[in-house]
Amino acid sequence: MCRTTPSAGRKGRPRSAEADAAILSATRQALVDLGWSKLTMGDVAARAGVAKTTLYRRWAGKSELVVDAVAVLFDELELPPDRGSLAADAEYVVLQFAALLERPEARTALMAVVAESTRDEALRTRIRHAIVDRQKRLVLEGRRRAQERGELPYESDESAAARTADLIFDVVAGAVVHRSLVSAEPVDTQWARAFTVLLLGGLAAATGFAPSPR
Amino acid sequence: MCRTTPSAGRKGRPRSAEADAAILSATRQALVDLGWSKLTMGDVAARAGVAKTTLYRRWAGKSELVVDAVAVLFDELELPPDRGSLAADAEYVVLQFAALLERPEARTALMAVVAESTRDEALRTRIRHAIVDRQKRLVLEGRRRAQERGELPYESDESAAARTADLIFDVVAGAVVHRSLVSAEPVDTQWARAFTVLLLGGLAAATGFAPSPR
Amino acid sequence: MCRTTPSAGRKGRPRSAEADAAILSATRQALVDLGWSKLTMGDVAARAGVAKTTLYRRWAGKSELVVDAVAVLFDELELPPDRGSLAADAEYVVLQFAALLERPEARTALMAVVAESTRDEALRTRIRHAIVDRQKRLVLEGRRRAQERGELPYESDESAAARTADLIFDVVAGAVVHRSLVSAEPVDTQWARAFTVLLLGGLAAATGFAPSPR
Amino acid sequence: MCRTTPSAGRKGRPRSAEADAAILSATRQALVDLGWSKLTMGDVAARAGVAKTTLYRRWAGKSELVVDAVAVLFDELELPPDRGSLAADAEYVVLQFAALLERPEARTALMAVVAESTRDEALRTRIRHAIVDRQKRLVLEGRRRAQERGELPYESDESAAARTADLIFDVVAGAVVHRSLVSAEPVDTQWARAFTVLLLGGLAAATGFAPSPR
DNA sequence: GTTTAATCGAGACGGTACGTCCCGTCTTTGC
DNA sequence: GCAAAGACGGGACGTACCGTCTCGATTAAAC
Repeated sequence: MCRTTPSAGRKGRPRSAEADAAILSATRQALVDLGWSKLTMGDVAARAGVAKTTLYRRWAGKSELVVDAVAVLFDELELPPDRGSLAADAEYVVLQFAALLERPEARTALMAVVAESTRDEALRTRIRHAIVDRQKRLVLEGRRRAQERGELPYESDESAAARTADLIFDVVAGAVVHRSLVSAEPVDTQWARAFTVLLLGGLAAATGFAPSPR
Repeated sequence: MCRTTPSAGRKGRPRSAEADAAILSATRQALVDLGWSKLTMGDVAARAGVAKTTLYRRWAGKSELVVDAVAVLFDELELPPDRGSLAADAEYVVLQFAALLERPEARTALMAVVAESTRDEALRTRIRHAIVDRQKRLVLEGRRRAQERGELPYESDESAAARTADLIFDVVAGAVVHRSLVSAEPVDTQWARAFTVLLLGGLAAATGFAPSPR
Repeated sequence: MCRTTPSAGRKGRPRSAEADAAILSATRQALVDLGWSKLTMGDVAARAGVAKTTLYRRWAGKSELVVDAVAVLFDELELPPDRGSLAADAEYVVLQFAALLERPEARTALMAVVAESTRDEALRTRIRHAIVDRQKRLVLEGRRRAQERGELPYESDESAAARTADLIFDVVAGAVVHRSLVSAEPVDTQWARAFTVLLLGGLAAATGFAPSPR
Repeated sequence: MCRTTPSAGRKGRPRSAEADAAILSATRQALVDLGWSKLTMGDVAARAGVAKTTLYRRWAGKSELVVDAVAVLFDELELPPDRGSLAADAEYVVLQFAALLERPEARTALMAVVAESTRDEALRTRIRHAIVDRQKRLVLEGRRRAQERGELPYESDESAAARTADLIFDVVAGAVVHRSLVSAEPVDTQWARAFTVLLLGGLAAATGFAPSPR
């Protein structure tokens, strides 16, 4: 999480663990109060009751700090014990993800760090490890359940299966993010249901027609 | 486009149309060279050979300026004369949109202004009018063609049809943006084809299985 | 008064004489309201109901404009019909001059244009002609009256007489200005009387002692 | 000298004393090169090799900075060991003061800050403490010497003596400043002698006549 | 129980960009 | 051809943060 591992050097005063927690918490609160672009390192330090140097000793800059601060929010996403069908699981995940994107700290931070990462390879990697990759478990777990239920086949080609999982992930996450942040329309139950129908059944199902797919 | 309409009052020296064009062009070039976060109003003014006050007379800030500067890029997206099938049209649009997102000025600007807009209602409206809404024509035109070909039904419920179009738009745009910018993976022909199959046929088609949708 | 003589060119619309008066009046009011350093050309133009170009067509800049605007104030200084003695005349002039320096427009403008003139030969000349030289008449007239009364001798050496008049002028004006603006102490009747005693009788009179001047 | 006393709180990095000296020196040089009205805070900072914020941390603005920068020049004024008579002492001080006013940094700064102070009580106080009051010692010391020599009486009324000293100060300083800056004529030995004669002996001595002061 | 060294807070430092104000000029339309 | 209006290129303003650098004062492991 931190810039340099404090356990590397063994002598001297160890870094305060409380400070870390206070900083990340202060960062989230500052995101709520100010939004990404008005958030400043100095303000976070003041909120956390910490000197600016203490921040910079742990994080290289605002982007890295914010990625770590919001990453834990995404870890709260979970599949519920059992919803009975792939459609129900998908709908549940969509609504849960949408609820997360309603939180102002996630809302303002997510797009901002992604934008920042378009010109910063290290940041891109950090986002991927801290946020993106960890949510793919939802797709994998959903597929596993659907396969157990017999809703989806067990695929023999593992790399093809991985590609499909990535595709599903981009479609689901992308659609929800786009609806919520770009189109700025609510992701409510009605939309989630329509999206799930489209996802599972394609345009055929979404329009009540039987096209002849290629 | 501008902060205040100069045509409102007809007295005094009129605003320079050349300056407008120079500023927008300079903004795009600065986005390529510096990226969103390093782009400054002063730098854009200098590149455009224009005083900072001339910028601020027209745009309230960096976000508004950048939205207008990149909006024209999105207007270049077009459906080709004829591709024969809905699948082919969709694939074409996906690849064309992906190509746009490969352009550094669009790549760095799009997410940044969306992030900014999460706390700025006026900016949200501006983005919607200048960028988002204008691309929905691709979905509508694609549907019209598919309907003419008999691939999609003519829907009687207009509001339902509009909702479906919005859904398709969010899914397509969201998936491509997420793949390209968040997952940071290439949107190549292979991916575009897989996505199109999923979009038209649903998970059933994507996994080669026949699920029983709800 | 003006930058270029408007009578030089005979064709086209003649310059408005009302504008001149309005501008000078607006300048004085702006000096009262804002002081020298906050006074701007644009503000004066707006107060006068005149375009900025109209100002610049007549005056080269703020300094020149202000010199002309305050010059008329100094022309109001006059010796009264008769006060009976040189001492009384001197005291009267001192108090009258002090009253002028109490007016905020004169107070803030006088030192400012003098300061500006230290690096501007043309402005120095303008100040001398418009303000300084014209007040020397008070010294000359005072001397003439004193000579008629027999209080002062008729000097035969005219250049020496002129030098003495200049000296008196610098001493009187300088003392009052310094007391009022630099020391920032009031020039009241008591001070004016003490100053007059010193001026006429020297330190001997001022301290009630008989020194032995060189 | 500074805006806030850094010695108040003893925590944090102390202010650089070198920066203070560099800034004041740079200010004097900028006054010589540019004059008061063209001197800018940014230019002074650049000359001093210092950030603009470092200036503003110490001085509220240009006026305060310049007062401190030129104050030291006035401290160089001194009475010489012994000149034998009050007249000689006075003449010496007049010439020394005139020499100071020949220095372009003093010339351009003095009137400017006085002009500024007409609408700024705090600045007026600052000028009085940093410049004006400290030069009154010359008058007091000159009187003390003259009293020792028997040229002037020891006055019993202390407040009257103080008033007289203030009067002398305003007359001497005012006359020299007015001659040098307003009349823009040289303060040479001849003028200094004529002024001293007037000061010590009054108009009687200056015109070679015996008036009958009131 | 000292050393010893990395930590902590505070805040000054050299910088960069901000968005505003004013400068003095130029380019319109209208009298 | 002058006037009002207002846009123009330009420069300085004073502020806000940046990320770094001293400071003196802890603080805990190593000796």
